[in-house]
Amino acid sequence: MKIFEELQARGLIAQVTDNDEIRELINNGGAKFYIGFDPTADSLHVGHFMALCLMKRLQMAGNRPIVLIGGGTGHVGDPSGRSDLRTMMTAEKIQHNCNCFKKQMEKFIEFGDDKAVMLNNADWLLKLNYVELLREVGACFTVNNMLRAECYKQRMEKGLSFLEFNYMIMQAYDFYHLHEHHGCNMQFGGDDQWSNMLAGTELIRKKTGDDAYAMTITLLLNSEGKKMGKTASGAVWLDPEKTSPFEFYQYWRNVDDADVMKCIKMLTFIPMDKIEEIENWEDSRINEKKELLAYELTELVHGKEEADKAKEAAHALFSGGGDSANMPTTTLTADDLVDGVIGAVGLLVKSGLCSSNGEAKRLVQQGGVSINDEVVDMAKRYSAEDLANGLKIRKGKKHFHKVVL
RNA sequence: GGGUAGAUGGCCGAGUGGCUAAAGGCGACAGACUGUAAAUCUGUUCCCGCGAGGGUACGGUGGUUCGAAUCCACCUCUGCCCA
Repeated sequence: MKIFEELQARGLIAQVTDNDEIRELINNGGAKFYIGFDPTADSLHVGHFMALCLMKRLQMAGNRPIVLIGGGTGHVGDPSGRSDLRTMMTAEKIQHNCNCFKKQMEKFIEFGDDKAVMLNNADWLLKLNYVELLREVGACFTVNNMLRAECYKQRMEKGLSFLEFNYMIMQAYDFYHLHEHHGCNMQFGGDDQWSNMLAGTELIRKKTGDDAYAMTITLLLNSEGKKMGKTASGAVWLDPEKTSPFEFYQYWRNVDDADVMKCIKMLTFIPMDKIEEIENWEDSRINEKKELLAYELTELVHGKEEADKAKEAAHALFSGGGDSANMPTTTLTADDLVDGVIGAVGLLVKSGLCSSNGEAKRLVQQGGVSINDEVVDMAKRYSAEDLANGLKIRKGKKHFHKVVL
C-alpha cells in the first residue's frame, strides 16, 4: 500500500486541491511540503501530534518535510475555528513558546540537511514593508472572496479585527515564500486551515504561474463532534510536565467506545493489515483495544519506559493489587501536620488533588475518597507514622496519588 | 464622527434597589449501575469555617442610599445602524 492510499485508509485525508496530482507526488516522494505550527502555548498538544505523525509518515515515504514555526504569524493570531477574539501575545511569550515547540519537535522528527528542515516565519514576516506587501500581495486578493471563506464566516457576527483578518494573507505569503526560496510545492494542515492554504496556492499561481498543492487532515473529533485531546482542565499536552505520562495514558484508555478504532487508525503507526485484524475483534475485547491505543500513543510520545510504567500503574490500580510505585507522589513535611496529624481534606489539598478545602470536603462527604483502599470520612486522621509508609489516596474512580512524609 | 444595544459565576443566560452567593440550562465533579465506556438516576458545583458565621463577586473607577448586580457620572471593551 502506498502512502496516499494508506492515509486514505486511515481516514486522515480531509480535502485536497488535486487528488491525482497529489497522489502521484507523495507516492513517488516528490513532495517538499510544509506544515505550520503557531506558538500559541508552551507545549504541543494532540492536534500538533497528528500533524507531526503525518510528517513522519510522508518522510518515511521519501518526501521532504519543512516544519514552519509561526514566530511571525503568532503575532497576528489565526481566527480560524475561533468564535471570539484571540488575545495578543507578547513578543517574549511568542519567542518562549517557539523554543518550547522546537525542543519537543526534535524528539519526533529528525532534522538535518537531507532530512527535515525547521524554519521560522519570523525571519521574513517581521521585516516586511507594509506598503510593499500591500502592492505585491494585497493586490492578489479580493476582500469579497476572503469574506466568503468559511473561517471568517462565523466571526462576522462576533467581530473580526483587521489584524486577524490579515492572518490569511500572512499564511499565503509563507507558502509563497517557501515556494520561492525552498522549493516547497505542498502544504499540509488541519482541516480548519483549508481557506488559508488555498489562499497560498492561489497566491503562488498568480505570482509565479506554478501549481502548488494543499491537503488537509481530518480533525480528530469524537462521536459528539467535539475536538478530541481536550479535557476539562485544558488540552492534553505532550509535555510530561503539563500532562503526566500516566494522565496521557489514561486519557486514551478512557476514550469513548465509538472512537477507539478511529483513534487507532488516525494516531498510531500500527500497520493497516494489523488494524483490520483488530477491527474484527469481538466486542468483548473493546478494553483491549483501548489499552493498545493508550500504550501505543504513550510510547510514541513519552517512550517505551514511560509507557510501560503507565500501563503497569493502571493495571495495579484498576485491576486490584496496589502497586504504588509509579503513582504521582507528593512529599509532605512535618509543617503540613496540625498537632501531629492530618485529615483527609488536608491530604487532598496538599497533594493537589483538590484546589480548595471546600472541594475536598464535598468529595469526602460524598464518599468519593478512599485512602489505602478504605473510604474515609471527615473525622479520620493520619499521624506521621501512617504517612511514613506512604498513603495511597484515591479520588473518585480514576485519580490516584501517593503522599509520604 | 453620530446613534443605539450590551458587558453577570468555567460557558450560555435570567435578574433591573433589600426575599440574590445570584433562577434555568450546559459543562464539570461525586455516588449508584457498569467494562477505568456510553446511557440513565441521585447529589454537589465562589473562598474560609465542624458549625454558627464571615469574606470576596455581577467590565473599571467614583457617587447616591440605612442598603446597589440593580440608580447616577465618567472610563474601557464589544455588537448593530448611519457616515
